[in-house]
Amino acid sequence: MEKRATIKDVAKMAGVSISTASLAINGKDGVTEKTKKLVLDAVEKLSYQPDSAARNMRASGTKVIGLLIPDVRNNFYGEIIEHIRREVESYGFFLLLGITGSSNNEKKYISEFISRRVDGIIWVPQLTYVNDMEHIKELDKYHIPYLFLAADYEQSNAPFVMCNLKKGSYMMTKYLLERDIRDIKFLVGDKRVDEPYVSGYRKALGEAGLSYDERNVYESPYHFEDAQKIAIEIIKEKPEAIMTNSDFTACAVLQAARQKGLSIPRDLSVCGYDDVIYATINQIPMTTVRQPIERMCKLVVNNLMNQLRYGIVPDSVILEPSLVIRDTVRN
Amino acid sequence: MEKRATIKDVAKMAGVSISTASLAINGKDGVTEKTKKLVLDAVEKLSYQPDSAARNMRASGTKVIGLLIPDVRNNFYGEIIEHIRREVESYGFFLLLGITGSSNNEKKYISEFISRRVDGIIWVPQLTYVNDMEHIKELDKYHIPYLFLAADYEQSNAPFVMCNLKKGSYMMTKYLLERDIRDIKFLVGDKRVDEPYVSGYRKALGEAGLSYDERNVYESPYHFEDAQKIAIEIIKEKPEAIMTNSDFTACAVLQAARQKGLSIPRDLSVCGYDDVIYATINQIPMTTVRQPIERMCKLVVNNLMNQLRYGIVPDSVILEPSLVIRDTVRN
DNA sequence: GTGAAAGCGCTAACAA
DNA sequence: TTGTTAGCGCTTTCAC
Repeated sequence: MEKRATIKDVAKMAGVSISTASLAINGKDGVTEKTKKLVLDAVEKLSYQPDSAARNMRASGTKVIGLLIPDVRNNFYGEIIEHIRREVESYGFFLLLGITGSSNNEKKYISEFISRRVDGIIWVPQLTYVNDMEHIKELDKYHIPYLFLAADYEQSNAPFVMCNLKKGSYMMTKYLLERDIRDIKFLVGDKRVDEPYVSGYRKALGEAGLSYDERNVYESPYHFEDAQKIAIEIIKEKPEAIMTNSDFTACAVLQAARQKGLSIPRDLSVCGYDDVIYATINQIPMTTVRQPIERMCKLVVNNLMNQLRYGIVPDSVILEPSLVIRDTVRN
Repeated sequence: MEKRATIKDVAKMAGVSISTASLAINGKDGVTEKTKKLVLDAVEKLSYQPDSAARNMRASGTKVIGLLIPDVRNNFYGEIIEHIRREVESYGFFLLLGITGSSNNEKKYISEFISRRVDGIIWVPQLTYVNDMEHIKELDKYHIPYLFLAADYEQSNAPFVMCNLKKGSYMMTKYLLERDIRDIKFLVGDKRVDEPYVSGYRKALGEAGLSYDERNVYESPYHFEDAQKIAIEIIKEKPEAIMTNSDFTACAVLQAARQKGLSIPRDLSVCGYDDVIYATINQIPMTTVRQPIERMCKLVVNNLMNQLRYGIVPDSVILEPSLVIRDTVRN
């Protein structure tokens, strides 16, 4: 297994000095076409690929953006990754992924990112209640530009780009009320973390002159089967509608409803949130709230790039959600 | 924005030489407890994080594994990523992701991986028919250990870990036949690429004394709406069952069936493939073929690590699929 | 036990 | 236009 070729080897084969080889390889001028060709031929022959680590040691930045994301298996995050990747690459940057997982790996990946000298970080926080936020302070020390996406940790002052979560559930609740659906249960992940969703629901109820009852808000951990069990409990109460704050959870509700022999939307209305693939591919296409994921992603990357290039500290942005009417709500 | 601390700064603050600082930081012996503490305190105070690029320049390897994967938004790949990540990290390696996308980005990411000096590559090929396979030769030149996962390119001799795809559809077809379901259509992505699936189907039909008719095999590009349109066409033929080679496609079939007012599984049996989340969360839990994704992932990583550590060239492995019986096939 | 110095692969400032 | 040289941050001999 011979050693990989270095610029030295290329220079030697081309019969030029290392710096001339470097110039030719990087397409800078000040090199004759002839020598340039000589060098590039050698590159070809030796299958030379520059060592980006060595290159970055001298350069100003690494042209790498780190993305902290909770879980690749969740389609909401999958879409984010894809959009961020495209956008970041359009700026000539490379995307480094830190999948923080359900446990608190955020700290670990932040260190990893710093070690790898990323130029900036986009941070999609975990939607669980975390109190150990030491790593935010850590990160702040390094003066690496970073933004939150889709959610934020209030312990940090970093700018964020997210959707108006409260408004989404407000709109959905209102939509149900307009259809004379009044007995609405709400299934969220965690009442503290998901307070914005709940407050939108509460607001719409209040405006309709209905009283808010905390017992109508249910919590379920992020596992399909758990969500389903709770859905079955809720169904026993015979509500007219069950709202959720994720399409995934809504799928669990729909399956539970089928198990109990309910016809959707005749016997029960169900609403998702996010408008990801789960809402689209379910056997009954799902009425849900759309977060403008693509726009959100373009914005964070743009903002981050502006900060990197011109030092402009980005503003936080709150984008508007919209309702997507499909077939799981009674008309 | 002050500069990031280097080992030099740490050494200076601790009042020791750079090399001593290095030893202390890396926990090597030959340093007094006292000086060690001095150094680590300085590390703490300066928020020092070693530059992994600089470190890797001297070291033997980068401890990075590159994973080439077609699409993060597809849950099948999402699961692979998660399992590979865990496994790779358990060996103390870092996972670098190359999302090759629907277009042919594989080449680009291979160059990227080589530039970043990954120690090994796990390659999940795109399931489209590609004939430009120059980059395989490219990759071979660098003598970087690599394996295919979940599928392989026949143009390469690299070892692979995959599931017996033919057997999966053979088992599924047989299962249907045993239930006296004989008029079975098969919806795949691409007949050439998906030939293994088709051949399993063909084999089961043959063994049952039924003739294979190519017109019963349909193709659909990888888009939900396209798949749905084709499903509607197939449904017009009033088959007893529609098999697919992905749970995602099966979802499209199920939705089309609902649109056409068919009751599942009474009027039509539908089968998925892969047993990913789509099969589980659909309103009607789906009968499907399971690929042992987790085992596959553990195996590739193990094999790759054995090659890196002991130079053992891995064997190719073909794992057994299994049937998962749920509710979309008539009993 | 500790420090000085070489060198990993590359770029850039300067000299020729 | 090309070559020489310094140095990026780190690890690792090899002296002391």
